[in-house]
Amino acid sequence: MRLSQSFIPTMRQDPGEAEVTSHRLMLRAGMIRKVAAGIYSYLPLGLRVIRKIEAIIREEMNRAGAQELLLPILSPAELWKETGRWDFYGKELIRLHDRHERDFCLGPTHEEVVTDLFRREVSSYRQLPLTLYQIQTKFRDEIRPRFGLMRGREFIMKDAYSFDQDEASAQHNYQQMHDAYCRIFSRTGLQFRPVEADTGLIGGISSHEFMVLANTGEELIVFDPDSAYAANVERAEVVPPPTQTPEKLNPLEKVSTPNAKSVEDLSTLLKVDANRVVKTLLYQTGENEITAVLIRGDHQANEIKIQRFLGIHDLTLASPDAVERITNAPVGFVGPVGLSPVRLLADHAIGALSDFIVGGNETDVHLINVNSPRDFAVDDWGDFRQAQAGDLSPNSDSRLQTARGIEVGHVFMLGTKYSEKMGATFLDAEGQSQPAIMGCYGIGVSRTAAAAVEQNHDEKGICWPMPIAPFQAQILPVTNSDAVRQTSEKLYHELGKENIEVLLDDRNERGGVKFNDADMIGTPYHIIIGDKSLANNTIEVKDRKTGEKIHLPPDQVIGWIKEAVTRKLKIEA
RNA sequence: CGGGGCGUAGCGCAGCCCGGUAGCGCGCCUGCUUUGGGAGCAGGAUGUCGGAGGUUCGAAUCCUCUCGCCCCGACCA
Repeated sequence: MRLSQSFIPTMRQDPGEAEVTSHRLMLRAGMIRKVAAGIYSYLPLGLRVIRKIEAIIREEMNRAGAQELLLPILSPAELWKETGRWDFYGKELIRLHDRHERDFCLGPTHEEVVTDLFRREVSSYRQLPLTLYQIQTKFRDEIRPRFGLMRGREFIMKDAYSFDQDEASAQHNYQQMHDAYCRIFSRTGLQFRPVEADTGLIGGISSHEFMVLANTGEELIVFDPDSAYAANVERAEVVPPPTQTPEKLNPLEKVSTPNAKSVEDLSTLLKVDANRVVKTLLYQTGENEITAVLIRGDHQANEIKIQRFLGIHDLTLASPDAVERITNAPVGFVGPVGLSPVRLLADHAIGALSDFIVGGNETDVHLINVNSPRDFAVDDWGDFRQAQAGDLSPNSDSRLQTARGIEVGHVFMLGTKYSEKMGATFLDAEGQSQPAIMGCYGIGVSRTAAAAVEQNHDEKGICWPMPIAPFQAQILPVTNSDAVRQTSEKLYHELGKENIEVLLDDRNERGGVKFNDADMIGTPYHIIIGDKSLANNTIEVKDRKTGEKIHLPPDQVIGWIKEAVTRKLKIEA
């Protein structure tokens, strides 16, 4: 393609609206433009990247035995009411109604629609297993859309759904999808890691997330450097420490701790490590129900674990008013001793502590040398905290490390959650009606493009991995003599004939402008043609990522590029 | 939804405190020169100052309301 005739509006300056790398660079490279918060147009260059990612996904999904279809974006409320998600999905579901006042929503995911299709069309175990997928625009009215394509309200997703007749077959299918995902992300040239994950709103039994490792990632994962174990922190189990019962306990004491409201204040004031302090968090767990959770001072509460333990979906910290009502003290002085009317949960880590420090349920007072069960009774013990770096791995004797990641894919083992609610059954070999065992599998296509930029860029712009680069090579005539123009045109046509995706910068711009735009756009190979090198009968080829430049005789350029592109497509595959 | 910030030319911004001609840089258009890392000179076009209401002789500027956007926290591909 000729740059002079292309719609690739690059920007010289950083746009004010973008802070995050991928967002900034995709805007500057002329790949996307914002229409509204979390809603973007894909310009020709951006769309080429999306299409390449989609092509890799299609190949691998087809290879794994999945069949592509296309479900409607608009779906009727009735289906969502059947599974209860019309209410449960909340404000994230974009709702609208037609001229007859019938309720519809814009699909945020398609379990309902695909399960409805299944129950109408599939009736025998002979038709199983069945895996269907689509690549389509999805809508989620995110609480806070941000970072350009990273978290949009409208985004492109590949979603797949599997239906199996028994557990073993479903597990096999799940594993097949898991493996297909590994191949897909490897082929896109990304560094990623599958991790154990929570099932969230989709629900189900087990799940893995595919994380592209990047410092700007929104997710925190823990991993064991010496085994395959890796998990989202919100999911990662914490190995309970051995409980210790010291020989002698010190007597409980009240101490004055004016204004020491945080663990940090307290540990500074009393000159103790935060791990000797125990915080008592009060959560609103029902309309008139408060639950207290004890967490060690240097640990973070994991609200997802607490929710799962309590079997509730909604968990918020109790309001300051509620705290005062229960403890007669402001936030910051809550403690388990004498905290009668609420249910008390404690993280396992508390069991290994003795003579620790807690709030005194009295303004500016804490208690020291507190011990359980001597001084208070715990209703339930459990794993209620966030895993963190330095925790023991559940798989080996190693200590866990943390890394940031961008969630680009998620596979779920759903079980019969949807098939039972919607009556998606089949007749087994004995003629018995059985609910299909389902799995669902998503890939954020547009997010994957953004993640690729996060992982492949430098101060000058994007450095696309070959398999998803919008173009494979870019010709830069940097001076404007006839010889340069003719050589450029000739190369452009010949590379085209060899099926190399090549962009010719035939604009009447100075060399500097072309260099900068090419670096910004991130085409893997730049073919630089100027009078200087032509005089030596050479053409310069620059590797965008490494910055390496080689000088080739003009007649060797085509062969060299062809070989290099093929090799990079293969290596990164 | 809570907290912070911002809406002025296509983009990046100044002007606002202290009311009185709407400005700068880049880009865009024309011409000439230039052409290996964001060219020079000359000429030119471009704005309902986010919107509504109010105060005032007069509002980008002051007041009220509203809409939108970005960033930080609770959701997710």
